[in-house]
Amino acid sequence: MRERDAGSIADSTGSSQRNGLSPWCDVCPLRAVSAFEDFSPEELETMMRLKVAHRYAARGDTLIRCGEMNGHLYTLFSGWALRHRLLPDGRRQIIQVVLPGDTIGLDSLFLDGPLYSVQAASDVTFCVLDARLVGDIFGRLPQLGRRLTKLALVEQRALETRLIIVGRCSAEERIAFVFVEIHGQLTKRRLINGNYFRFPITQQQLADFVGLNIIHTNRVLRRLRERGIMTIQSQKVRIHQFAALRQLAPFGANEECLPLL
Amino acid sequence: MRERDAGSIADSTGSSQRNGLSPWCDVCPLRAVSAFEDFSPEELETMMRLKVAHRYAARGDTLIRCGEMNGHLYTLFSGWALRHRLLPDGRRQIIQVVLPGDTIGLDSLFLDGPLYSVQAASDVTFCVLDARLVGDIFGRLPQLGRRLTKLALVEQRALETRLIIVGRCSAEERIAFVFVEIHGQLTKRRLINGNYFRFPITQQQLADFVGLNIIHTNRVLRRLRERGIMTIQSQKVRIHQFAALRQLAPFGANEECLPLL
DNA sequence: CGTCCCCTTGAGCAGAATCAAGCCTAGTGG
DNA sequence: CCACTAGGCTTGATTCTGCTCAAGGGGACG
Repeated sequence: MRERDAGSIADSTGSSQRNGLSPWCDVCPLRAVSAFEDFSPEELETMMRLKVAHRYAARGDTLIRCGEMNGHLYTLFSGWALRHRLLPDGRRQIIQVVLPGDTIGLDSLFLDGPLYSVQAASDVTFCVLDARLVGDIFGRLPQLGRRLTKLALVEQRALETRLIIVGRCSAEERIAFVFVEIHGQLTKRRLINGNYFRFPITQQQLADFVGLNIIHTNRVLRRLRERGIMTIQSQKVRIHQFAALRQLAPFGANEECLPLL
Repeated sequence: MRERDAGSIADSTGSSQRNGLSPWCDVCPLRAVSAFEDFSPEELETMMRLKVAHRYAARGDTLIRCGEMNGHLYTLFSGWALRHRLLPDGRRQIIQVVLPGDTIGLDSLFLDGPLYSVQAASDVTFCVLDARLVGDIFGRLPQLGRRLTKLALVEQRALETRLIIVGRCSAEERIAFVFVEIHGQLTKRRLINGNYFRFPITQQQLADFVGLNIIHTNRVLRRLRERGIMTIQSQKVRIHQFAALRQLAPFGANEECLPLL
């Protein structure tokens, strides 16, 4: 359980040159973001035209508030955010951990005010697109419309995965899955490279994500630490034994569970 | 807790004239189904052209098998189906209870083989559309493409609701919610009218839907029965005190939980 | 009549929640 | 420079919701 706090850490928040109040001016580096990487020039240009602003928000700020129709579409550029829903009595379920490159608010294109809120888990920067204009896309650039739909379907599939995790897995399995999955996502997006990365999520938030309470979450993390599998320290995760962690998770990132029957 | 087994029961399976092997021949009564009710003639005609078949399946049959790409889109016409995912060790989570009018397999339009299977919970009839042809829709009939996307987003929202229910609610709240929600859906689709309807779901399936085990599910149902709130008997549900049931559920159908911060 | 499937119930256990403190660290202000 | 505070982490003790194991009942169907 030795800790090296030195050494370079991959900044999983997505901006390697984030120094101060953001150098973003008028050009949003959309193309650096996974969702847009294989866009045709025409598509990219269209998206650019829909862009309203590139904004900054501090940790804790609310980007989207439940019930408030704002007609915007967001693409997270750097930092992490949390999409969550509340019960009338205050219980909270985090629906999605939003990573750089994720698009949120697609539903505001077609549905009325969202049932969720989105909150910055760390300082974030993000693009704002005008949802009303996005609506035209379906008529003018069908290929782009297809992309948006696909985006929704991919997110839906991930949501279903979270549902089976929460509905059918033990506390340890849930926690293990989260780290395998997030590690997989960050790696796929080239935001990290290795088993050490920034993780700006509190234990309370982690608990609200996997449907446990914070104390039990803490104990599970302790057990993982004691077994030398992974460690969290001051918002940084180090996975010491990736194989073991993957073993604990009911299934690995992206492979999902296929055949069987 | 008095039971009247007599009296007419709304057949929530969706076909009031289902007598034997189906009178469906070449015309699929799509327009009778909620998802299609406000289609323009042009849209409806386009959908009709995509139709491959109108099929029948018996209770227990598998309509879609996990991992098998079949290139079809289904709209359930009568009966209920269950969309579920399995863990490698056999644990099951039912993702969606598919009711008449629901469309499934949208993801096969854009993604590779599904991660879920779909199984008939009762005898069912359904339409089969050719997914490959549906792809063209985005180019040729943008309005229809938008509809499909909206369909996906509505389902995603419902999925998020199930996630918070499973992740944050007690056994009783989960069960109560399911019946309030299904009652709401059936009513909205004009499949029932009142508090008595067919419910072709076993307790094991109900358990797999709400993330409980069957024994505990049974006990919760018993308690609801003992309190005179609702009764299940030979696949028929009677809600004796709708208000009380709604009270138990963390939120009612369709109203969801809005404000609160 | 036997079998299969589903429902029901009891007893005992355990995983996770709750209650109640204490600790550590970063940030603030005197 | 240090006291104070707030937010987040950690731990122990205790409770309880929900799970497991075990068994029996009842209806439909061949």
